[in-house]
Amino acid sequence: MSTARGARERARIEVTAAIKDEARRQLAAEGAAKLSLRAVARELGMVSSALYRYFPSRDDLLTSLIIDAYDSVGEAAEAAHAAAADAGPVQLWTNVCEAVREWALAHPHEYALIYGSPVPGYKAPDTTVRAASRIGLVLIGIVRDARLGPGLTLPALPAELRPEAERMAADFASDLPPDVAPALVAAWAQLFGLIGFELFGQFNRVVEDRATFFRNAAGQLARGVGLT
Amino acid sequence: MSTARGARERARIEVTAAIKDEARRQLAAEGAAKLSLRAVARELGMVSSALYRYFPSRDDLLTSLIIDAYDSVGEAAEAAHAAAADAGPVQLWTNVCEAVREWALAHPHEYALIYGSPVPGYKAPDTTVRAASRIGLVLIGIVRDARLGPGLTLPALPAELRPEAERMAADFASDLPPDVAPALVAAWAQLFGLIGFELFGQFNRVVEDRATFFRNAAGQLARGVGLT
DNA sequence: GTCTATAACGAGATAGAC
DNA sequence: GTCTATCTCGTTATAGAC
Repeated sequence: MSTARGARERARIEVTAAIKDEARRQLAAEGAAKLSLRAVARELGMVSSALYRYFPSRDDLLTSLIIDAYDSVGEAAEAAHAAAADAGPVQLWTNVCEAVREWALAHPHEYALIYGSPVPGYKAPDTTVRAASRIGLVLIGIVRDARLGPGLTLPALPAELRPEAERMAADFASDLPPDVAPALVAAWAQLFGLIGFELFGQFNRVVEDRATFFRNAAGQLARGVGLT
Repeated sequence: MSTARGARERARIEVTAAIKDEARRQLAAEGAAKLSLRAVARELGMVSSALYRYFPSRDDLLTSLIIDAYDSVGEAAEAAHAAAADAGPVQLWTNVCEAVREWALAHPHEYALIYGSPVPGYKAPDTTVRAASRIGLVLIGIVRDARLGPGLTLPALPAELRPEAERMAADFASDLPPDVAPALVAAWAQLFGLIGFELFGQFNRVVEDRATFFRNAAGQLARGVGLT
């Protein structure tokens, strides 16, 4: 019985993976808005009602794809961080940014799913939050570790921003001085401005040598949060 | 005869506007991927084939909406620039950024149309380029004008970026020193990272006082391109 | 010339009976 | 789980009103 259950478990995992693979294929072809459980089922030679044994709704399938995408790019960022742990803070930051960019170039449709326009009618549940915050945590970690070293130099925080900065630090960067929190959040958002513009075509006729351009922009972002 | 022609012209303009208004309504409700000529026609009490007198295809209607959106946000940026022509460069830059953000908050679906995920199967024609570049031209203008005043201070341009910087300056910022071109393009992209993250929900649980946060981040961008 | 309406095509989605 | 009848879609051809 336990072997039978093991086999069943394995089959379930395999079918779940096949469903997600096919759904990702459709994501690439038609976009998230047109993702349809029926079409996925048809392509897999299943009947649509059978899919509901694996995902209770289209939105749950979408949520699963979103979490997978966040985890995938988050892992890429963490791996880049781990691989260069002995580099200087600016180099470390730049490497992580480049890893995110490379993941995005390799997975444009999954990037669009998580960082592009919201899917009409879909509301992301709280279960996506943890995976979504992995990249931010890597960036926070770089600044935290750097602070133990040469120390940070930042422009003075305007008074109007101090309450928000302190709330940010208390909420998700308690081991960082409040002064750096807004700059860090801004750099995090700006990083995805650079990547999104390249991926979505805004850099056509504007940026040619995109790898070089991006590396330098990422280095500027690092300096903007006080890294040296 | 000329009055008859005038009346026809007027009617044509009115119907064209009604089609675009209804299309924008559908954009908000269902997303660009599901924009349907038939649904637009139905809602207007027309027959779908009649729409082809106004737009030769669904993609042409989309293109028209895209150009309108770029022009709308571009005008907002130009108006903000004109309204504060006597302010300092950083203030000017910040005002323009805030105008773009406010346009985006007021027109989230049109923002998603032009700066969000590409519409599957749609390829933007060259006719969108001019409208799309209006904001960039405003930002270039601010830096150009500031240079006549107090002068720019920028970190040295790395050697690897010099060829790209010179190509950029030659292509679309011929009245600017090449050193500033990459920083300006990066700031332009980063601006939309800030706006997109706020609009698409990435700032949920992260940034609370978004207006203050944005104003300060925009000011940092201004300093990043050498404005003082 | 300018417009709208009818009808149809081929492709795809969908709901429900079985 | 299967099948069918009925929807949707973009697009085109055609005919007729103004």
